[in-house]
Amino acid sequence: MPARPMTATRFLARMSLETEVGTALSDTRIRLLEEIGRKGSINQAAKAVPLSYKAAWDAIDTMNNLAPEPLVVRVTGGRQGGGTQLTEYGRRIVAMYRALEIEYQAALDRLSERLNDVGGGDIQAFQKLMHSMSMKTSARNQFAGIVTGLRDGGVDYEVRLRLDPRHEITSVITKASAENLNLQIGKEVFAMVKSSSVMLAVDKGMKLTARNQLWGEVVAVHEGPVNNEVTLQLPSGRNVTAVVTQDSCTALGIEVGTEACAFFKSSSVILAAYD
Amino acid sequence: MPARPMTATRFLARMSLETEVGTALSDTRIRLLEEIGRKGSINQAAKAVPLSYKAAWDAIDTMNNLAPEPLVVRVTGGRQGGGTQLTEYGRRIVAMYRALEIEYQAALDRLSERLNDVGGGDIQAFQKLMHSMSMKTSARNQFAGIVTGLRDGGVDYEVRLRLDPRHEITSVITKASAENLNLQIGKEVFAMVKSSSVMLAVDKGMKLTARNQLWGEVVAVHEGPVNNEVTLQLPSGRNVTAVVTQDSCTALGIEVGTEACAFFKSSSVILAAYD
DNA sequence: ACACGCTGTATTGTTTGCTACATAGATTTG
DNA sequence: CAAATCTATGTAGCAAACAATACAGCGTGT
Repeated sequence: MPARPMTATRFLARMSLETEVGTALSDTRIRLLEEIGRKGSINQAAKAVPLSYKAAWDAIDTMNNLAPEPLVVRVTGGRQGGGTQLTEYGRRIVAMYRALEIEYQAALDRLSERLNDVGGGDIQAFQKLMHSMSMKTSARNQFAGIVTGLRDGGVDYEVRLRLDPRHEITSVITKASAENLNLQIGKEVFAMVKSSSVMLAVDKGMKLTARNQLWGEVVAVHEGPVNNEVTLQLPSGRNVTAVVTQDSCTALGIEVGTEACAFFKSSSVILAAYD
Repeated sequence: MPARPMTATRFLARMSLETEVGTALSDTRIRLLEEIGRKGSINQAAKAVPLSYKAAWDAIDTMNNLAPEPLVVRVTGGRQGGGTQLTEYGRRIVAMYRALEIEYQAALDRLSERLNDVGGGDIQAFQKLMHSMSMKTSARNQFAGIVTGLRDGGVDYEVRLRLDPRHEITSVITKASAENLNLQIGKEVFAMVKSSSVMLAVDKGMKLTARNQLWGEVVAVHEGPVNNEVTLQLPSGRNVTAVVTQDSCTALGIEVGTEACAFFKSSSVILAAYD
């Protein structure tokens, strides 16, 4: 974790349009719509987002009911058992949302820029607070790495990252984010994983679909009422923290000294880069 | 529900500064800090926000731990049993957040203004969607009323609303919101209540602390696995929907035809106004 | 000495949003 | 007719966030 002088924190545009009661449009829902447009089925779109089919269907249904005209058309039965297509209207809404998002990010950028320019004493205190907060919260499961691969997957980018000669992880992020980060082969970035989305395994022979697997030795187990917090040390000295239920902890026989594998889906890897 | 021509929807500034993992500063937390500054105790501040003491304490604790220097100082014991005070640093952070919030709202206003100016076909479709969504989602437990009273309570405003000659409800909203809505005696506004925060009673003699009590007749009971959805019709013909547990439903003997009272806290009433 | 009103924890329950699983129904193609 | 593959729907269960409640400890004023 290099102690580089970090410049002003950038505000992230995590937009979501909310009504008085409940959320109407969020990034997840828009991504779901986009995937439907590409895949032609709720089922596959749900897998791509990722979401459970149920959640996806519910989201689609409420959106369809809320909107003045349907966003998607659904067909049951048929050659491939049916399918779902974006309507022209739906396509327009998605496009508008994305356009609005870009504008929103631009507005935020102007805002933070202004904050930097003015630079009074109080503002600096505020920035220092935000900075220290973001450092503290992201201090766990943060890996510095170098981009070694970049695959355009239509909407998503698959980013391959080398942490050290022995460890690589991959991250799948939206195209928009990728472009935003200005990713390039060789660029240094930070990868973060929430400890709750890290799973553990001990069986060396087991085949896992998860792309990211890091083997290490358990160096600490912090017991909670329901979940345990397990810290793994990788051969390189890096630490990985996972939060797993006590049950699976005992089932796997995890205790200090155990060899274990921390694995996580590439879609739960968050990337950050500082220019 | 008058079908008035509604002008462009304004984006609401619900700002919250989020780090990669978790929310650091949100409106609720800042309001908590403000209340602490005024009341001098976490306990009373929590009641004012409102929040449970636990939630408030947790929030304060994490903020204090995250920040480079404490935002509050806490004392146990003493004349009034102790207390909590904002530090100078904490006061500065609150002030900065509020200032930033104003800037943020301004940025959003510029954004929505631009959206209105450009006004291409797609943008109008988008606005129509958002409009219809906010209408549809707020269709339940929405009451049109006229402001009959307005009491400045320091940070909060207590708004008295007349629905019809026989029914009045009161709402407590933050000063900021009140000013945003440009409330005045005689102004027509909409009041909304989530059906999950509506409670039921049948005992006519019972004294309730809740300010808002609406008597009516049960016209529908929609049974769910755990909760029932009970719809009351007021004498004026208005409908109120409450979601209550099956247990309390049977305990109160609620079925179609029962006379019942729907009551809710004034802090769970949301107001909306269209200029 | 004692009461007061707060801090600091822990316990339990509720709500919300999701996942995972199960199953019925649709309809075209082979 | 059967197979394939999706939509459409329900149920169970989990995890996070929060509410409600209880209670021990504290120290100043009366």
